[in-house]
Amino acid sequence: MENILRKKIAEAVKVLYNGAIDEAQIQIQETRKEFTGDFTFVVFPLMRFSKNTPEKTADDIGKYLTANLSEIEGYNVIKGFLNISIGGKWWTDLFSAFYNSEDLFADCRVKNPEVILVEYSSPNTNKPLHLGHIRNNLLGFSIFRILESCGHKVIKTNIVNDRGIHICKSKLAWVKFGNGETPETSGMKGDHLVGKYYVMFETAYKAEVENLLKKGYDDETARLSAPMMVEAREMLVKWEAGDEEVVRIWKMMNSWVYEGFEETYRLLGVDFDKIYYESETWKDGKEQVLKALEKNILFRKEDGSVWADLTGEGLDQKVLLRSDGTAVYITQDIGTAIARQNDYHFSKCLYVVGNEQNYHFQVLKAILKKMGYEWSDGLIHFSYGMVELPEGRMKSREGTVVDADDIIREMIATARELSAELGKLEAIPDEDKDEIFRKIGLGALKYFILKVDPKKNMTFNPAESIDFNGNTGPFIQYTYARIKSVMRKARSLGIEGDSSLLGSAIPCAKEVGLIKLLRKFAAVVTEASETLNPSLIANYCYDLAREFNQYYHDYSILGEKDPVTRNFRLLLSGKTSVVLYTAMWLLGIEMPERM
RNA sequence: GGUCCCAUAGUUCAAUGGAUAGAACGGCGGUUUCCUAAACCGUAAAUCCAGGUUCGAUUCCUGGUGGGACUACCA
Repeated sequence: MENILRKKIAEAVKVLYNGAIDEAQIQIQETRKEFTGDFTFVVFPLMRFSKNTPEKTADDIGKYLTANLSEIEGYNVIKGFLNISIGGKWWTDLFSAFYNSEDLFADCRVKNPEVILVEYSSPNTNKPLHLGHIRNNLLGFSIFRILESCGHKVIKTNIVNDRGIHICKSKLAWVKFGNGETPETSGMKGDHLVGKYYVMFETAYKAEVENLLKKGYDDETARLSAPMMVEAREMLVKWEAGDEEVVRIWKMMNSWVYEGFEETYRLLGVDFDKIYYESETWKDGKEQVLKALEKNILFRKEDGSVWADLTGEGLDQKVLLRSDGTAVYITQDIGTAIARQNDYHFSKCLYVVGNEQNYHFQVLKAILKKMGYEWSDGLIHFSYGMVELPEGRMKSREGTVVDADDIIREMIATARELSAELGKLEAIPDEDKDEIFRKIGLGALKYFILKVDPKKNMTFNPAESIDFNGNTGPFIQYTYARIKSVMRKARSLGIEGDSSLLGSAIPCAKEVGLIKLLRKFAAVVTEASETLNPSLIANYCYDLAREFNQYYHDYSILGEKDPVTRNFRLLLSGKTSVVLYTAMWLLGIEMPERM
């Protein structure tokens, strides 16, 4: 319809003012709720043709359109805005077509599908996942579903940061203080147990540094020469040399962590097609660095460390190999990127990584480019904002983190408590209830995170926790469950929907409102895929659910006497539930059939 | 010091350069013989400051103020 209007308006400009205007530049938008009309044309840009007031211009165009387009029922003009009303028949026909189309994503499909890798999660194997990781995982998984639904071939990958100095820290603390403790003997989840030793390292190390500072060492020397850090570095060198004992401990403790992560991923409902391990890619990276060094793309300093000079790119110099020959983080990222290109020949690789690493990815791209890899242009840093607490950033070392497993458990427990208060599910078997509470608890958590623009930092206040009322996941789930309940009741009454009757229904204003929202689905998904922004879909779900709840409140579906109208309401509600379900599916949020 | 990001009701979030800045939570006040009240309705409450571009600026540009991130032989 927008396109028809554009065409006709361009025609009107030609006929009325003898002017030529590019159809693409004609602004058609949905009429805002406060005004009557369905579509609004902003006439200001036309004034150079009409040489008249905005009001007169809008009126002229309105008259022309009404005379030349049968679908138009009327129009009104407010200032420079021409509000056009479309007849109800057009809307039911539109809904009828929408209802009968099987594939909701038909209009989202891209012409040229690409091979896209999405890297997300990227955990360190020295501590459990926290709320920040949850945001990462949810964004990554949702981006995957959105891009795939638009027709791309998407591969979910994960890079596990399982080596490096920080990994040695928890291992070292375990060797020193652990007395052979295991997940079995301690009863702790593996990732939490290892995390405990990481904290122990940091505590001991901090004490050593303070001690040295008191003795008059300067800050840098103190940090580098504290015994714990010296030992950790020695351990890393041993690890890189393949020292049997170090590797044994490393493997054992990492396996504990993986078991823990596996459980958290399962709870979150995310998974991966291919997992890369830093311990397997760092060597490639190191070789690549040495090769580039031979070609004088990189340079060696007197102490033996290897560097990239990026001052020509507006960046600094960046170390790639330490003076003791060990690899730093970016070395492995170079190796991983090359391995991925060889494995999948991707056109794009999305790195779902926090905005604190903006600089890192600039450097990574620049180095790969310097090394001659043209595909580095396809590396995209999907940079998202931090999850902050009211008092500021979460810091593992200071224990101010919201643990992923804890928050998930709490959300599910809250769902259970709220449900008990409402007392609607008493007749349902316990197993089914557990499943419902899991969906609701996680729905609340996931929606809370995904409704926020990924670029922005967001705040989580543990004291206030996450709502289950208002603009929330459970609100949308509830809307869905209500529709499903109506459907069940209709079936039990022997009422069947009949799409062939749709054509003769006359929609009320609320129904037109719903149809308008439903038809927007494809456009919203397309925009979300192009801007890599799941929050657009979350906000769409909310708008649609709210519109439906108002409708549901004001109109009876099954109580309607007129069979054509009742049928129309039933099918409209049914399609709304399908769209809600699908849109939430794109976010990785499950919908309960009842709640 | 340098680079980048952010600034909207008490709080958490919205708003392709368009109309009277939209929600939710919290506050206050209502709605249940009727398909699920995790709902619906009403009410008070906000664009950090100063310029500029524009018919029109929360949005774009410049400067300032305030907050954050990065700038490690950490990851």
